[in-house]
Amino acid sequence: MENDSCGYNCKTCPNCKFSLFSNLDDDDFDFLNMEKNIVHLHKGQVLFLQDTKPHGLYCVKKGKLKVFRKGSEGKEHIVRLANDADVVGYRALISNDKYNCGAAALEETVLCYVPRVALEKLMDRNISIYKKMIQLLAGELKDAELKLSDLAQKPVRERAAETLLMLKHKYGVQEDGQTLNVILSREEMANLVGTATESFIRILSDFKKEGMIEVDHKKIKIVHEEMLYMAAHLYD
Amino acid sequence: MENDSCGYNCKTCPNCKFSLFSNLDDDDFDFLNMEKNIVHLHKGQVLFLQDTKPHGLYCVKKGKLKVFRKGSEGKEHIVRLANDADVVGYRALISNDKYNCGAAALEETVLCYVPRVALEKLMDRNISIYKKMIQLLAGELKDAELKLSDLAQKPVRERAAETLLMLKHKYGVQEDGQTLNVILSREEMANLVGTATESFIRILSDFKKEGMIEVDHKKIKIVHEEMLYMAAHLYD
DNA sequence: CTAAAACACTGATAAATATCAGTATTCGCG
DNA sequence: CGCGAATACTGATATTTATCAGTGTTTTAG
Repeated sequence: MENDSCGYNCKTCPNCKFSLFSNLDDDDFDFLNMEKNIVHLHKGQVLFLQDTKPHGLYCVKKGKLKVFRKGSEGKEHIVRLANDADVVGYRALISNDKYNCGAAALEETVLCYVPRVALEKLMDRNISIYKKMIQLLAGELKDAELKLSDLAQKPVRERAAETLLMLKHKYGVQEDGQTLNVILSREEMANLVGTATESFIRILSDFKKEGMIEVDHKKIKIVHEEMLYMAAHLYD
Repeated sequence: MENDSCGYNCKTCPNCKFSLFSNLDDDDFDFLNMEKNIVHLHKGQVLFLQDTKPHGLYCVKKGKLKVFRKGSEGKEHIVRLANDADVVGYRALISNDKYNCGAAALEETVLCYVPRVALEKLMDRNISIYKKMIQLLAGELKDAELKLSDLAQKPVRERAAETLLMLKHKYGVQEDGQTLNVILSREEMANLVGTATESFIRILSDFKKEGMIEVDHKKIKIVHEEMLYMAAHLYD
């Protein structure tokens, strides 16, 4: 995790407009710019560990992250994914709590680290940050509740289909318009679905046989989205 | 759902102190008092339905509620429970979204309904409501994420044990110090655990045989809490 | 108080999912 | 490039969980 503040100006960062810091005046942006630190992560590097204490929050400048919880037997469940303009690690910070989840980079990732004291100073002067934070939390809570009932009620096959669609929606596709624009291991995908790795692999090869997807190593191509929707029972 | 404003004064309501409205001045309390409506629910009555639009939020004055989502096959998953001083129905309101979950009373319940416009007026003048709301949302998000990884990783038996302990923690016990102070059907408990009713019943009778609990119809007595903790793998 | 409905429970069975073992393939690195 | 480790995959099997069918019990409403 390196640290330098060169080359990134919050005032001109498009991500700021869509995350917490949308309505700051110039002085506040200058302050944020001074106080923030740039963090670079390589693929696989950990941003923060479950059960440790936060000292600030992170805005994703560019890249992809997974947010996950480790169960007692060491198996991890991926709770959420993040990319450009997402904010991570703020839930624990504002609750004055330890991190509930860990976070790690799925690819080369650049983030801005905003220390607690700087955030607090900005929040004191900008109620808009409160409003934004409420919107972020409410959105994540909604997602979590939807996932909860899915996990409780839907079989693995449906959740696997949903997960593929979610990946397309979250990270988009490559130039061909079909290949998912993210690289995850089979184990990570299974941890996202909430099932055993082998079970996920089998279902993936079912989808392939049924003509919904094509698989080239870690690259997954969605060739028949409608069928995946049906498999996910999102409509039928 | 009846409606009257007699007999409940927000200014002296102890629940307000612990929920959203902790730091209001007298004028704001008078305003809130004028604007709010009292809602009475009998056991089983619905407060709001999934997929409908919210027009305000509810503070629980006295009683118990379940918050649940219905899956495609009509089976419901209980996402959260509420009682005195909890706030329900605000997530959808502030996201300007439809209700993600429905809510219904588990027993005779009294709530204060605060219409959207009244809330907005109060929030304009009291940043403390923003702060409180962030704390509420962050707490619920944490709970939801913990549940998510539990549901993904723990077997039914462990989740059932955890659910019993959660019920004790949330609703407390009767004068005997052991009997859970809430009445749920077996089906509702199963929906809380995220399993089939019959599966839950079997596990409940295992717990009984193993001497952890005693069961008298709908009343459940936790006679050996330590063993339940072990069964939940919360420590061992 | 009583009949009907809802609920609780049990056993048998089926289905879904996980685990285990083994092989093949790919990836990362010197 | 090539070797070792990690990952992907497959089949066989075990385990967990759900479903189905049926019975007894409790609750509710008239």
